Amino acid sequence: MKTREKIIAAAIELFNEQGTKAATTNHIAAAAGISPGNLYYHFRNKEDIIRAIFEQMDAYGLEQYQLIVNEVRPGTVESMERTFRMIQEYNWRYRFFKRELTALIMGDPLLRELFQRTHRNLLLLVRQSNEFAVSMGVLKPMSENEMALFSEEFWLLALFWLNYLEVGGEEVNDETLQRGIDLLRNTIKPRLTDEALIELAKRARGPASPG
Amino acid sequence: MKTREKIIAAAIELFNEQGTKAATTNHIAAAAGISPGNLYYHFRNKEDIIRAIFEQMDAYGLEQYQLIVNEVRPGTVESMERTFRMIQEYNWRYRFFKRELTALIMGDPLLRELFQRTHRNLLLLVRQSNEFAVSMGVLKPMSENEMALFSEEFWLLALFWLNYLEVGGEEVNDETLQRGIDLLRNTIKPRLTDEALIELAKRARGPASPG
DNA sequence: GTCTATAAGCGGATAGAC
DNA sequence: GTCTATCCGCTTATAGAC
Repeated sequence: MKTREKIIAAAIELFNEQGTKAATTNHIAAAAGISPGNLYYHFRNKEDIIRAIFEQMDAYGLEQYQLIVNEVRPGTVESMERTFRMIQEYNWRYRFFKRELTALIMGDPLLRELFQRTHRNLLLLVRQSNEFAVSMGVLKPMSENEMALFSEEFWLLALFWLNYLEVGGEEVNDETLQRGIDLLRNTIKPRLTDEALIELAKRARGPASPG
Repeated sequence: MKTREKIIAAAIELFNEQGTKAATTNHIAAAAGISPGNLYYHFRNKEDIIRAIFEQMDAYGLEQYQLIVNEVRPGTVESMERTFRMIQEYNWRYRFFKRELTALIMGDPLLRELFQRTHRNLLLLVRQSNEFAVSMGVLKPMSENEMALFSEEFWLLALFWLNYLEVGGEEVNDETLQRGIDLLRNTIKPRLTDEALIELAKRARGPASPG
């Protein structure tokens, strides 16, 4: 592992545990097993580290999304649930970032630009995915406006479910994650077509046979 | 205005503008028009100030909620929308708090206790309000589980709509606030009884006549 | 690339006069 | 209650040797 990567890995861990304020560059250097001076050879300052982490996040998220697209048929309920679950895992992995998001992007215009670009793209992706689900006969047709609101709701729930658990003092585990999915399902349900509902019921009884 | 109140007012403003990290006790004292030493006469430290702000928030929120209960009939769609709008106004007034919530309660166990108690109570309030709406024939009856999920969803949307706007780089104004309400409505709609839908349509045409 | 040493500055917090 | 003065400790960041 290269020094630069060691720094990033140590920083992610410390930021997640203590927040970006408490985790000083000295702490990060110590955790990475290098000297403070060396850290400054690789990064100009803390913000620079955070930006590097964001770039890693971004790439990781895209990669994970591709995995889903390759594995399950897009536009299905299963694909929506897998996406939701993936986003939670992603948010957990970089949980300091979402926790401190507003503060971070308030203090670093460059980071803000990067983040919001990704944010917009992902909302668009969610929406296209939903539109595809309509065309597949999984979701009932809806107006332009309804589609926009529904997509935004899905995206908001996915973004903040982890935060919601955290601020409520609930542990993040399989059970609470599943509740997020149940909540999502509860929202989607009235919008599913009859065929999709039947398919869903089948899947609930036992893992579906392929095809 | 008493010095203690001046400090709190200045702190809220600076925290909202710059975050709790950038706003040092020295800055707060300067903004309040007093000396740093004097600030420490009234508060033991920064955390102490934040806790005092939280207590003010709590009282303010309860007061605002009472106003709604007194003005509009509980268990109606209008009451839900008013509540949502109130929460947004509240979240905006103390926006630093929600922005940095997880970080703040991670660093101050006492504050965590205070916050989570309120958090739980409010979720309960939302749920009771929804149950009342069912008993009033506004919401369709639903299972225990569905009621829990639906209430949690309402509460999550109310909690995070402002954050959602902020991280997306959207201004907080009447239009974006209204979108939050539209989103909420979109979620509630399939759960409304036929009578409630008729009532809603009436209200949309013109402000309803009383009774 | 990596280290040690250290400068420079800031924020938190207290003492003591008024 | 309020001020001024000040101290301590820590963090960031750099310089210069290896």
